[in-house]
Amino acid sequence: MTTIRDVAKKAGVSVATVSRFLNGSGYVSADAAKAVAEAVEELEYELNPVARSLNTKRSSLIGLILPDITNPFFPELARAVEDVALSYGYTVILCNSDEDPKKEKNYIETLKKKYIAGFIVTSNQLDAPHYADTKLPIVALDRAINEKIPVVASNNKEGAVLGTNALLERGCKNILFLRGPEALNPANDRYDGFMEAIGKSDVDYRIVTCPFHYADSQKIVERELQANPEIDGIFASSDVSAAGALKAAAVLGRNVPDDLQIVGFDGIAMGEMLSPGLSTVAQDVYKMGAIATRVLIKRIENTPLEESFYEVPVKLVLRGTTRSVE
Amino acid sequence: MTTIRDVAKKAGVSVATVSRFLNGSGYVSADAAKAVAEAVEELEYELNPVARSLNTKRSSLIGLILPDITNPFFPELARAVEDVALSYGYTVILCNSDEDPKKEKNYIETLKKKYIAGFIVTSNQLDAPHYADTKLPIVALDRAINEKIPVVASNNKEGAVLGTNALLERGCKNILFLRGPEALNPANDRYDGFMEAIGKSDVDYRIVTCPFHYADSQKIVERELQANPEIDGIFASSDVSAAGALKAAAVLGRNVPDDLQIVGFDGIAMGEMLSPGLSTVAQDVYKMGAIATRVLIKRIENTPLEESFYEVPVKLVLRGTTRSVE
DNA sequence: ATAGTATGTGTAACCGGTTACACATACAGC
DNA sequence: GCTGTATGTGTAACCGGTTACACATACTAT
Repeated sequence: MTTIRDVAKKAGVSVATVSRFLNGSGYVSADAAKAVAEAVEELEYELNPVARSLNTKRSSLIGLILPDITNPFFPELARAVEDVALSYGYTVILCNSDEDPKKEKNYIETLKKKYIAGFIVTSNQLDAPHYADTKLPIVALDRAINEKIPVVASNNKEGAVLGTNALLERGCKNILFLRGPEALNPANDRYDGFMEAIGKSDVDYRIVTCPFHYADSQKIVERELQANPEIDGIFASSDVSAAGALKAAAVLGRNVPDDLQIVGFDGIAMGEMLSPGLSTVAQDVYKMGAIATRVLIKRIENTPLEESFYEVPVKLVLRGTTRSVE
Repeated sequence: MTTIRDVAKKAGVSVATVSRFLNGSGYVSADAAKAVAEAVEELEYELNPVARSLNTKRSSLIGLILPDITNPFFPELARAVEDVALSYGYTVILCNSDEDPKKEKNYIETLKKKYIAGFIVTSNQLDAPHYADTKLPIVALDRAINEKIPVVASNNKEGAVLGTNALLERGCKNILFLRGPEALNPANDRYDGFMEAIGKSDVDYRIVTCPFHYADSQKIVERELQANPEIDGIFASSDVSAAGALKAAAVLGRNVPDDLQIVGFDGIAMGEMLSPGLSTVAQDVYKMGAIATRVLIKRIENTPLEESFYEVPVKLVLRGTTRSVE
């Protein structure tokens, strides 16, 4: 393996000059730069990142902490993070936390020892001390931590208004809102949006809390639809719940979208594959991941940040679970 | 930060003894071991993995190279790899290759510089020189490389026999087989299985090549169903294609499973959420990932391997796109 | 002429581990 | 007693970079 000393010898300069040239730091004369560049070229020298890390206590690793990559929301996010990270020369370490503070803490400790450059985090434990105390750059996704940590999130409230209005405009008179877990910020924002939009109308509605889980959602919606047959619209706080609702409707023989219209939230790929295709408030998950990564890299590289809150717009995607508006 | 020298001083021994104790290498007397253990405890010493890597040219990083984490097959795989890696003290680096040999090569080069311990790879480029030449431990998933590289794969052929027989037993008389891309080993194994099973029957069949892509599959199946209305069973080489087929059936008003039965292949989570639920030949993706990771770690740690080919059984999962057998 | 600043370079210590090698001791077998 | 082997330990070089600091020169301002 070629080392910086080999390059220095070949170029007839000292290792310090080579290092300065390589890092663009300090003074290097044009002559020296040329000699070093040639030596690097000829010897096909490549810098050893491990040796560099040992000194600088920095690396080009980024930790991506998320609850579970298996959750359909996250693969696209991970993809975006990885794409952007790669383009800036960073490498992504995947960490499934299961929302377990112990696992999160453990990852942070382990990766700190590897001199990780920063973290992108999706978690509800974000106020936990292991984040607050970390000196490392962190960017939060979807859920706010504290003022010092930048956040990238969808415009959940506006999205919920959009979704609710879509049902109202299409003639729904009795809407069931599947509210997400109250521990989740985005779920609460969606709830706020629903309340705002429904408050401006005069239609009846019901609210039921419902985990982001397919089978549970199906069960809950079956129960609700049987107990309240007058329901003619469902707005779900997640596509997975909406898929459960759609299944419940199918099981009960309710005709979607003629008797019952459904709108989900998230915009996961699966929505397209359902029959009928799921109308939904789509988040631009890729964009969220991409922005979060760019923001993180700016923090890592000490580029000043313009903002500390990045809101990504959502988009109403209408498919088969809603009628066309008259 | 506490270093090995601090520990040595506190324990009244040399750094060499501490290092030997920490690594369980060489001779360390009971007295010395006790003193070092106590010093480590008191100082809360933690070994610096970067410094270690620089010497040993090894790390506890594992590279997971896959085409695209967004493809529904891979998140569960990644999850399994991560879980097992974590339990053995390894960290997973996520690499989306898009099946692009350049990207793959680039990842391998980059990660080699970081002294990565080994790779788990899903790729069709596996015979490419950047794999063959790599001295590092590699385990291939789903697709064979060369004899030196262990492979973990589903029993695709048997799975296809299982899936085909499921349709035959349920009275299908005219089966459409959606064959996967011919460049893919697993797709070809599934084709072989289909041919074997169908050959033992006397029913009619058609074969059409079909990418693992939802919308394309839908289009192809719509065309086929219109041209060949006698088709009463579809066996798809992937669940995504099966989902497209199901959509096509819905669009054409074909009743599933009464007029038309569908069986997919893969067992991705989405299958459950479709209406009717998708019958499929499910791969145990988690298990594949877990085995691959254990095999890789054995190779990394030079534990001898019993085998070089690990076949994971598949399972027929019957849901709503097939009838109950009379 | 003189001080002060910008430019340019090299030496050597340092990051925090691992390990080759030298050396010491204990005990076995002959 | 002597040789050989197993056990135990420390010194110092090494992994491959970064960087503080000392030193040298050129140029500007006074």
